[in-house]
Amino acid sequence: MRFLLVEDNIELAEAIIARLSLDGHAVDHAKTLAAADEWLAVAEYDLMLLDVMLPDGDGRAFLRKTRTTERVPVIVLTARSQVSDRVDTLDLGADDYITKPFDFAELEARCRAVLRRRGTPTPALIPLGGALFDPSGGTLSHDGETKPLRNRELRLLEVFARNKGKILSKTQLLDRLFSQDAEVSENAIEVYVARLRKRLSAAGVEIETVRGVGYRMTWA
Amino acid sequence: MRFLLVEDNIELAEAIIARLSLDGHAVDHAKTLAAADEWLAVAEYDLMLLDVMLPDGDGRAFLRKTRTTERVPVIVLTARSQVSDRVDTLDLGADDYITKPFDFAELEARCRAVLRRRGTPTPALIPLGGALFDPSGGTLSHDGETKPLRNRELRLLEVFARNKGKILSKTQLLDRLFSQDAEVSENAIEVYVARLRKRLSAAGVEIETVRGVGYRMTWA
DNA sequence: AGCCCCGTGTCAGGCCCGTGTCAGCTTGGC
DNA sequence: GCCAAGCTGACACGGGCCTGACACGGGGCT
Repeated sequence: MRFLLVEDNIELAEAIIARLSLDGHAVDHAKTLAAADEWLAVAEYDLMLLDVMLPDGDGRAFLRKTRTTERVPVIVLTARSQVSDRVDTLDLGADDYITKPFDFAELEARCRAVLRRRGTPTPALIPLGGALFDPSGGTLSHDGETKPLRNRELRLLEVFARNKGKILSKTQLLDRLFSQDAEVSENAIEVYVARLRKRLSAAGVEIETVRGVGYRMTWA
Repeated sequence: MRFLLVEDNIELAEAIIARLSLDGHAVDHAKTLAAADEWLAVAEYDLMLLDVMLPDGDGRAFLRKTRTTERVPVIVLTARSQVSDRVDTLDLGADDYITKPFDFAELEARCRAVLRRRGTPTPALIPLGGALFDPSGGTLSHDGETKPLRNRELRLLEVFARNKGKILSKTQLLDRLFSQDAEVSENAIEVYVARLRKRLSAAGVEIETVRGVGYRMTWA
């Protein structure tokens, strides 16, 4: 999944990025609201993490504004001192909030929760041909065997599972799996598609390539 | 998608065209505002890339003018020195702007973003006679069978589907499928129409040829 | 620390499929 | 019947895609 982190504290930001990257997410980082605007203009995000105290303005106003044009889920990061009860934050359009300092595990959990709620309603287990895909557990079960997926394979499969039968271009897939400033070639996508195919073939799930356009996942 | 690039720097223009063509877009190139006017009168574009510094005038005035008559999404290309923040540019009616020199990947991303925001939301499924055409999936289903289409066939069918019952000349079709300077004979269109016909015949969809004029798609 | 191992992204080489052209044929208009 | 316009099977080319091998780096274990 692709995240936008809006946070001016460099240290905290880097820690968050490191942690979320471990989960295979792509994170872009904006230090100001202006920068956040730029990012939002260019890419599509699955989730935004927004600090409310920023050098160039109040995050709340920004939140209200973007809510009119974008439909990105938002988790607000607030300091404990800033009074902000749940109702207050949610009224502005946030999906959840978390008070600093927070535990990274908690942040991850809230991210997962919001994604589950706001994304295309995804059941915990997705039937894929003869197999069962568990996105939160990162496993694929088939014939009683449960095999773990690797990080990138997991994210890639999530994207495909969410877009049954749709053609996804390599560029789109790159956008979903990698952050903007990660200079990764499209060949990486080809490689990961190949690796995923090996795992899916037994289950009757296929990732067709549409030459010059992209890939499409289908199953019986 | 069909783009109009308004840019007097030949080298830059050619580089942009080369890059966007790789994404399967058709790009027409105008070196002056006058030329741009002519292109706009003749063809319909999905997106315009407009340099603001041109030999025969200021792009901003041009932008304001065209905005009254056209509804093409516009991305403005500016030199870094020319001050222009987002608000400024958006006030003129642009959908986005990018400062030169820019990264091609960024240009592509912005194009995609603008198209996503402004583009006509393609209906998920288009009924075509006894068949169902899924543009985003690139398939045609009929009698429970779902058959994939190839790149060019897909684009051609999209054009026909968007222009139900209209007669499309071979020149128009060439324009939609190929960029201007791609030297492709009209015979190519004949060939692709033939290939499409084979796939559509079972569904009762027909592409009539109107001798000396063009083609028209009809169905029961 | 040192070691190993696993996950990751790149690269080069080769395959093969989509693509556009051509030539010869058919069709339609006058 | 003649010519132009359109149809179509066959073909060659080029580049998009695949894949095995590799180098790199970070984590975890001893």
